[in-house]
Amino acid sequence: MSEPISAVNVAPRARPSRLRDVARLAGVSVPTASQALNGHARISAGTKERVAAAARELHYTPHAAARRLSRGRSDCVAIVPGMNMSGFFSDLFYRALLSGVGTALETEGFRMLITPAVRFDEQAPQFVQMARAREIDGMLLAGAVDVHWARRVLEAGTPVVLLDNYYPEAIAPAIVNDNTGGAYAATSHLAALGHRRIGFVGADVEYPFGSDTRAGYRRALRDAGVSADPALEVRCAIDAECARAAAGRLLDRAGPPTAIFAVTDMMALGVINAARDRGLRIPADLSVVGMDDIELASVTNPPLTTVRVHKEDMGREAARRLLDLIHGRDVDPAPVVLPNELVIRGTTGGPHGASLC
Amino acid sequence: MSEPISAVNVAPRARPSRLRDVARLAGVSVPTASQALNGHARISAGTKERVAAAARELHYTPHAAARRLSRGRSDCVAIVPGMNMSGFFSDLFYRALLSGVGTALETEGFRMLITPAVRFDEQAPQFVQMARAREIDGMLLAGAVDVHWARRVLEAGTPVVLLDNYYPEAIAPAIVNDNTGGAYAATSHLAALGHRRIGFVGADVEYPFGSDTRAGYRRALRDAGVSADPALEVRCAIDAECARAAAGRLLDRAGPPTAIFAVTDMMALGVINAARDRGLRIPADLSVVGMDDIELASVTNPPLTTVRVHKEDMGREAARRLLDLIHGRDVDPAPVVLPNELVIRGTTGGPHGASLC
DNA sequence: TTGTAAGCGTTATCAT
DNA sequence: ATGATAACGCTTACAA
Repeated sequence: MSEPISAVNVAPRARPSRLRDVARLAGVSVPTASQALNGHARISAGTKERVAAAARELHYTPHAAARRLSRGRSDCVAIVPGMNMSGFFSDLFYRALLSGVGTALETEGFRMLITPAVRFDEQAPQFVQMARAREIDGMLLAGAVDVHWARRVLEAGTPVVLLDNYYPEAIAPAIVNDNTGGAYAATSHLAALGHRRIGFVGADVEYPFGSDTRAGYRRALRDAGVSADPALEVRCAIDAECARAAAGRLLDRAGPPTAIFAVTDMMALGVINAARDRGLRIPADLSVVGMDDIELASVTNPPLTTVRVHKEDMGREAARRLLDLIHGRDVDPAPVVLPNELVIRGTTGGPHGASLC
Repeated sequence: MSEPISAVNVAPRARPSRLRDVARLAGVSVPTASQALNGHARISAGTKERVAAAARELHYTPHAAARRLSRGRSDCVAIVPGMNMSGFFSDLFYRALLSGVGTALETEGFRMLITPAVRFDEQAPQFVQMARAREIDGMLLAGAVDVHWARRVLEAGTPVVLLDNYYPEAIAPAIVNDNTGGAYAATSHLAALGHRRIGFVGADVEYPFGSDTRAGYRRALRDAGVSADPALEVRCAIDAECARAAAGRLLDRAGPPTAIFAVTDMMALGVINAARDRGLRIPADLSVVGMDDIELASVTNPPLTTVRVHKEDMGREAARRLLDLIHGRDVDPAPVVLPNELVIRGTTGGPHGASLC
């Protein structure tokens, strides 16, 4: 240890072995070694075994860039979380989507890259650059991603599938939950319980989710013969705290709602907190319905009545369609709308403080 | 819209433009275009401008794999979270490290990849494969990563720097907090307040962090003339819930401690919960000191007395040394030990229920 | 069944 | 200041 300064760099920086090293050791040509390792049929079993042994001995791993350049693909897919979610990893809804995506990709040997939709300066966002740089073979745009940038990705020749969103222009296949239907079911459930002043805590976002949920809510009111009162509708960011504030405004009105439908479970939790802030009991004084059925929903107290969204299915279906596109198979660009179902738990009851709980 | 089925794939899948397209449009040769875009000195200003304009017009982005192959580097660094942390992103300590790493890399135009240390089957873990595949130019191994695998990475010719860990073999530069000193300061503080039965909630891990913190704790006791009682030492996973249980065992003893040093803030929070479970007041009935000074520490009630670890600095220093290695500059392989300081807040007081609070 | 030749898109080295 | 040539490591098409 007399020369600690250079000890780290003195060791001749060993290079990883290349295919030619493997080929030489196995006594075959480079292309033969390549075919052997990639399991091509026309290589004899004996050769395959010799090459495999050589590769093992040398700890051979193909040079990723070389392979990508040569094959023209990366076996890698990017998933781009849109602007509507702040903490992608902490969001239970997106985490569930992700798990569906991951399992589907895994079975086909694809890797997954998470790329935020952030944008520096005047540049195109990173995910567009990645498409142009051919770093990935396909993209999953999840949530609120501007159609303009989706176009740029497509122009770069990279297949795109939308997840939890769709564009009216139908420029790419899309997988969405039946948000209109879910909102309809949730609201109808409240109306069926006898509620007449049903509040709506919606999402203040630009993409279809915002309008679809409101459409479902309104249609349910109309079908139930309840006159819609615009004053009972509020909208805010998709976030528990914002929903708490928004619901507070609703509850502080002269004629407050006896029930509220919030378009996500996290927002429903915010609504419940707003009610608790005011000493209201759930569901005796206020019924609440959410949407998503995240893991949290069933363990709250009381457990949340909500709309079960098949998140893993959404992720899986989206990934499958993307793989189809990547492999050159045709895919219907019309949005695929996945059904959902109402799950009645403990936060809903009749308007007069009676049932459940 | 009479043929929705094939609409997506019918559009000729445009290819992103290559350098030769740019060169042709600018009326120069391919190598010239390359040099112009990469800012080589010997290209005339006029040519540079023409090439830049052409590139802009064609939305040119270099093919990532081609560039990597040609340049022999990826401008990309992997950070590998060791086995000691479950949720990497939710861990406030590692998040802070990460931010330091990120800013240091960013200024040098490097990208950062997070690769879990998981291992499938009999294979080498993914991060070793990535080194062999030359997907990255260097690696930051954070926390408990087995030295065996670090060796494999080095053998692949990939520079390594250890973060929040070091190997006795000193095979790679390392950046660590002065865990021994921090534990010493924390324990000494408690002794100075008059405590004589000082508990230790340590980390049940294989790497030096576990033994270093205990060494500091013991030395502080000895220097303060307090006889060490092995029964006051417990160890468990680095986790609030585990610490809560472990501390519970300490508090349920016949002669319970009047103060406890926990080796991380999250564990200290667990200790506080254990005390609260038993109706003890902090710090009147039990003093608690943590270590790390995560954001959470200052906002608890009462605010946590802890050892401030310079997490961003650690990340930054580690990244810098890795960049040095990557650029062929020598780096001292001896561990760099960053100092820390005790931050006295509200969870510590004298042993008789008096001071503070 | 295997070896030879060519090419993927970029950058570096050498002429000019 | 710029253009031709070779190289990076691998895969695919073609020849043997």
